[in-house]
Amino acid sequence: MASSKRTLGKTYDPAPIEGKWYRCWNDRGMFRGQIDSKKPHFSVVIPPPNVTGSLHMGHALNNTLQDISCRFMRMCGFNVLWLPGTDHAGIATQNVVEKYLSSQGISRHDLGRERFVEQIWEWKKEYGGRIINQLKRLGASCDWDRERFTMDEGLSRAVRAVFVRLYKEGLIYRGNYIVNWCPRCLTALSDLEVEHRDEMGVLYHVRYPFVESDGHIIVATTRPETILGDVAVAVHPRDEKNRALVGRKVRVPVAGRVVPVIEDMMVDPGFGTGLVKITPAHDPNDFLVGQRHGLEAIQVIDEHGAMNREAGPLFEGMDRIEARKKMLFLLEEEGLLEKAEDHEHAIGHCYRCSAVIEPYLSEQWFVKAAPLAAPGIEAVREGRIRIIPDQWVGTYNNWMENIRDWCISRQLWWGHRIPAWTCEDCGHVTVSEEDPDRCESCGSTRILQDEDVLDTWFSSALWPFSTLGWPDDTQDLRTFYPTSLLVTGFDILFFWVARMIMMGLKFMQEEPFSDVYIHALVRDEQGQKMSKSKGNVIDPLEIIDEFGADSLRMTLASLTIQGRDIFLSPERIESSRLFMNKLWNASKLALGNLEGQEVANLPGSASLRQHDRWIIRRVNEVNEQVLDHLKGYFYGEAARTLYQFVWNELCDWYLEMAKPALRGEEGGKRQTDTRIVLARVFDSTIRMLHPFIPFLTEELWETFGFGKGSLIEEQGWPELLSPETRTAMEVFEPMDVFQELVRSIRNLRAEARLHPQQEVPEVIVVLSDSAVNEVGEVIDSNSDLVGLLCRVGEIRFMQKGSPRPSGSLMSVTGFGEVFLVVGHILDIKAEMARLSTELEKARRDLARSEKKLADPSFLSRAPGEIVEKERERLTQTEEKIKVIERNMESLAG
RNA sequence: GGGCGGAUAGCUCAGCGGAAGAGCACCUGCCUUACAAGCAGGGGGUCACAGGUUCGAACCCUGUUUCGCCCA
Repeated sequence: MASSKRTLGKTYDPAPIEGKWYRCWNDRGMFRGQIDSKKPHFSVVIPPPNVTGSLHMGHALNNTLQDISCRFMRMCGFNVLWLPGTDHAGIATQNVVEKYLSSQGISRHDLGRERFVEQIWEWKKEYGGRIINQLKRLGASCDWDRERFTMDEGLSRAVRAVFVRLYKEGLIYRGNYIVNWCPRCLTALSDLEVEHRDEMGVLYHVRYPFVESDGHIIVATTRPETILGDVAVAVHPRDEKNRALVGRKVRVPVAGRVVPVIEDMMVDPGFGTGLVKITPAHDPNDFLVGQRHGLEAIQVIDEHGAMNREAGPLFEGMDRIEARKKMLFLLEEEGLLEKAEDHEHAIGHCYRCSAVIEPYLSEQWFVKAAPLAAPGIEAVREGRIRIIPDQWVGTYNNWMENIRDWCISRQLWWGHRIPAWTCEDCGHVTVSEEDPDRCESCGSTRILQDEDVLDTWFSSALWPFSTLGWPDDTQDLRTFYPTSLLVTGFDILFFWVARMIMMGLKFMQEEPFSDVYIHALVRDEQGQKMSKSKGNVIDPLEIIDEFGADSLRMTLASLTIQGRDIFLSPERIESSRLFMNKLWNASKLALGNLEGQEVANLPGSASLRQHDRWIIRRVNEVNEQVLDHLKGYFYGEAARTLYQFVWNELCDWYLEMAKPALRGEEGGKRQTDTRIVLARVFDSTIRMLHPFIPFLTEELWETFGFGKGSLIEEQGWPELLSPETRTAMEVFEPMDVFQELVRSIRNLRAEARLHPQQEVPEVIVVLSDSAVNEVGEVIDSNSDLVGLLCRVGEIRFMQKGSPRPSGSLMSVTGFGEVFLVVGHILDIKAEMARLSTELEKARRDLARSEKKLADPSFLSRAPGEIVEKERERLTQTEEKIKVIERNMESLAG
């Protein structure tokens, strides 16, 4: 391999490279976490995507960032484990398979529970690996030997162990409560799974007649169909206007039920008339009022969202929407509808299917959350868990401090079935890790397991330790728990992160991770959330096919700014692709000139030219910056630093300046020395880019032969220069003078409309008084390169005060005057106009400096160095003005 | 109702106390043996508004307007 001629194709084509290297890394065991390593560990658990899912931009961002950190830490000498897996996504998966079955005319009830669950497992085997393969396309360096699924045998044992212990400690209980019910999915949901959206509704003012006398009160409601379940009307105890009504009896319209007027703190006296109907079975607040006052909860809507028998013969069997219309019709008919007004209010929707959520009274299982949350709040406050960026700490605290009990039972078939068995004889509930064969209380064998399964997030909450083997005491667990970093989106801060913290602290007595990096949402270029219905989705796999995974990764990394959403557009990805191509071509140039030069010790500084020392210093500075950025999770800064270095410094300046030496025009020694510098620069640059764009860098690295057959991550992160070398590579005002000279000449050429190919015989430099000796030396010793970059024949110095070179354009720089001798083609009028514009600007600058320096409080209060800087500026501007004026005079004369 | 974040070039965003930056877009000139997927040059901004702190504010503070999220 090393002996064959190393070349790169004409253009960069990602497709063949990416597959090849991914297999190679995996086969070489690069991704494997070691259990007997002496290196410090760095472990990350993947936020498990839904097994039904396919890779979207959110995943792409999430996993790109994790991969950058993992590859970076591997290169820094850590024993890295990035543990992958998927979650069983109860509702989503069940919906998918149900939909598939119904396309064949089968319902899950036709199959029965056992057969249906088997079907899902079949489906999972067939399609469940899709997202895993997509992660591989992205380049994710996960330890695939350790891939887990939330319904694996081991993880299921963890779920049971946790459930049983929480139950025994009284932290899990079962009870009849109002829960969020999805009438489409036919299951309870937790508070978090309800999406509130403000919608325009109608507030109906309804008359409730007094029973003992004439007259009526007016009650406002947005849900007239629930009137059928009313058991009271309530007022606020301090509502002076309505208090007198307490104790009166009113008749519930249509239902005819006689109910009392009660008082309760819950009532908002400012809402409607200050009188609120109480329907304990169909409203969470009313449920609490009902409990406080010992009211009956009359259920009139069933689990399908239809009116039941209790609603009466007029309504029974009717959908709740139909029932509302019917109710309004009847109210109108009886003259009980006072008025109806438009009213905006929040409506809960199922986060899975968007159906309107129904508050529903039913028996469910709950986790008592407050005792678990308290240590979680502590852990963050004490800094044992760091949330990055810290703007999320407030959100986290706020939620944790006001946490409500977590409804964990779901009326689904797919998931971890609740390990609770009720005895048909004595009614005792046996909760056990092993399936019991008899009631633990009376010994009866007539026991029935609870039909419900657990919320998927219940098992996800255990992910950082259940995936490592808990409840067994495993090597993995001892080596990799607590994990080091969790990377996730803020949308699951409560769903997942907070709950992992609670469970980790409870069952491992140690926080599950020390750093949580919260990244943004990926939106489209208008800032809209990407969604299929809006049609603004950018599919990461299409992007990978078209531009390559590296381009996508580089784009996402560069656009990542802590605390800000990412607006992604095809143009941004295009510009990353151009960067890949730029790097490819720069490498092609280097490769063509290295002649097999390996990475070697740098030559002594004496044999290096200014630009050589400069680029070596710059690589080192970039290295320091990228290290800082990556350690602080500033992914965007790190990526942008590298991008700009490669394009604007390495390519735009250094490579151009190195060409003559590489061609041998500066002699054999210079050629060799330059090759050594070039090899070093490309070696370091490619390594630093590797976490961001692993495929391309590995390909280049191999082609260069820097690793002699080893992989980049085996070689590690490039070392920083020793202090001695750094001193030796010192350069005078790093390239500033040189670059300013080149830019000023190029600018003058453009002003004079010279053809790029046309050589200018002469440039004359007049150094200003303030210019130190080094300036002259830098220009003198680099005049060949100035000539090369600006197509100039010769650079001459002239004493200050010499007559203006005839036929020349002039530019004032920080170090003096630059004359471009263009001879007869000089357009005097245009040159005069240009100079006078510059003069005006200089005079404005002068005025500003003078004003500042005339201010006594500036002189006395501002730091000395600032004042000094301003004085220098003033002197320079004065000199500049003189120079321009003198030139204009000589031009005119 | 409570909280968080944003408002800087036409667009997307950096900068967060010492003279306004990048990428894309735009204009001009170039196929210069790494790259036209490129190179060189250029135009373009009362840093949302109003106050305040400061010698000095895009940056710190207080309001206002406005957009977007989260929670109730």
